[in-house]
Amino acid sequence: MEVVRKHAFTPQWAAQSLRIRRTHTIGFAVPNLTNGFFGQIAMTIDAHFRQARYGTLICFTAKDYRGEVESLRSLLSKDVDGIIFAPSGCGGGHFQDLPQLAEKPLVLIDNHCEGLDGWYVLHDNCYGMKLLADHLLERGSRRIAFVGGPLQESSAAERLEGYRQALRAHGLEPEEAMIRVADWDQVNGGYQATTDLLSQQRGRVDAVLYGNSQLLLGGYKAIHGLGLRMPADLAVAGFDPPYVIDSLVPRPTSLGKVEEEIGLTAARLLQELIAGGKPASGREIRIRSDLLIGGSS
Amino acid sequence: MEVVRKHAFTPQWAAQSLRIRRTHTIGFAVPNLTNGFFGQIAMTIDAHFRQARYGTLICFTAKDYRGEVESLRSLLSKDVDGIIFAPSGCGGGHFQDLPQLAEKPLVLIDNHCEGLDGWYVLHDNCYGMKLLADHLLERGSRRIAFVGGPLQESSAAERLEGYRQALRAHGLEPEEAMIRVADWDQVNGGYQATTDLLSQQRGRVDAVLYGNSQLLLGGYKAIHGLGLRMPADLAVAGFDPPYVIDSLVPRPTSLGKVEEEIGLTAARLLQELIAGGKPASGREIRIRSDLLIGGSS
DNA sequence: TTGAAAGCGCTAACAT
DNA sequence: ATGTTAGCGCTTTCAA
Repeated sequence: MEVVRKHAFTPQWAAQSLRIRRTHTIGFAVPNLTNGFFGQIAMTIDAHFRQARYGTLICFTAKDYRGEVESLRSLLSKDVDGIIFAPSGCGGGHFQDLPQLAEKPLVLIDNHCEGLDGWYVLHDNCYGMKLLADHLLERGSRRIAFVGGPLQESSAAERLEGYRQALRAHGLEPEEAMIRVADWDQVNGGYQATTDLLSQQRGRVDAVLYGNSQLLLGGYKAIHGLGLRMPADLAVAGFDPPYVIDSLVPRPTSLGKVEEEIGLTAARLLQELIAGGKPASGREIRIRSDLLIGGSS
Repeated sequence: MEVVRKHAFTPQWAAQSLRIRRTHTIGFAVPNLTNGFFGQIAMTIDAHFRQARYGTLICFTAKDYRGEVESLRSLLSKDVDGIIFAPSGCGGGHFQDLPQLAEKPLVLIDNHCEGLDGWYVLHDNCYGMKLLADHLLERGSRRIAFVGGPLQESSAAERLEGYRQALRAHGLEPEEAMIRVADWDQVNGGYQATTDLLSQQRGRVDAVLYGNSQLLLGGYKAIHGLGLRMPADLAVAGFDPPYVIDSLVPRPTSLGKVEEEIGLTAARLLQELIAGGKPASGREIRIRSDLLIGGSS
């Protein structure tokens, strides 16, 4: 033991893995790290697993089903002990090509994935969007438009559903003409959708709800461009808080951050699965966040 | 071979690593992934190494020297074949505790690291800041203030140096009172520094140069809050482009993106080092980007 | 309590 | 061209 300490001996990891049949590595498959959302989650996951001397192998899915299968295959080929996967709702049923996946501890986050069973950690999208819509309704908005993400992503579909439920609960019938679907990974999607919406429905809109922070940022640009004032001419709220929330004028109303909670919950769940435990929670855990009212509404 | 294909056989990675003494894994040690900058770099690196069937082990350094040493130790203990490390300029000389590091292919990015020799891929900070300062000077600004990051980060120090050189080249002597150093990882640093600067130097400042995009975002908030108009009252430019550049009003003047180029250059360099080659480039590669003039100046 | 040995799955060197 | 075997560094079992 003295000699061990003296020479700073560390077990060789490949040999150890081979013997104990554990690589002490988890895989994190994620569509992108450009906007900080998954980055924060990655940091939380890594921080959690580091304590258990696990490494985090990161892998980008390129946001198409081919890329997702390829990423998972790549993680499996590296014999990770478990996987956290953020699917992008693009086509399901193609995961049967990965028979090893069925036996691997698997936690999915952010979106549902058709034909892939595992444990889920998801935002409570419907609840959150209802919170936002209720807030707009309570402040007096009646003609609320919605700009959301592509409906094949379950998170986008659930957010739209929350919007619809909130309107109906207030005796309003959601109108298709007030709903826009856009590419919610880029600011430009929100810009286009907002410009389009406000030109078609000129004067008929008194508030806009955005499905995520990218869309809201695009919306801000469009609204500023049209010379409209928030919240006087138009009340605005978005689902998740932009990381630049502090420098936007006016500060947008949104929900609170959930990255840490999603990351930590997923990491703990995966660790329990790897240890062979039976998690007490259901197969699906929903994370809720509360309303942060800003100057935009 | 038919049987191999039929059963979709994949060599077991731990056994293979043990035998060939290569893990086919590289490590990426990075201070954070919250703002997309390192996220983009990570994606580029992973995309490059994926072709060579290498996995990317990611590791967060927590931005203090203790955390950095700990992260590198953790990567070394996993026997990665090479490391890409983004140091944060916090204290040097503590890396002697890691004797294995000396023999490991190592590429450093973004900042210099005292007492750690490896190959560097860095932004040409001095050149870039000169480009920005020259632009402001040419448009007629004479009282240009500078809000930058902590000087222990070489990138921050070099940017400040570029600012000074540009002023001197135009016959102006940089004044200490016009220079602020702030925590450039958070928007609030730029907000505080700008507020402070503009209240102390009221009327004496006609332009502000920001050391990075976080600082610039904070500056925007402060400038909007004071009711100043860009560029009429104050011309503004920042070093790197905020990822929300498209939704800021006015669009900020900044340099172009370098994430892909830094990531790809570092990845190629590391791959060559791992292969045992002698890179043709020098020990230090500088990436330049050009000026993107926006409405803020 | 301490020591010896088998074997995890693979690759490379060697023998046929 | 094909088949056989030693051994990578570790853990675990079994023996002294």
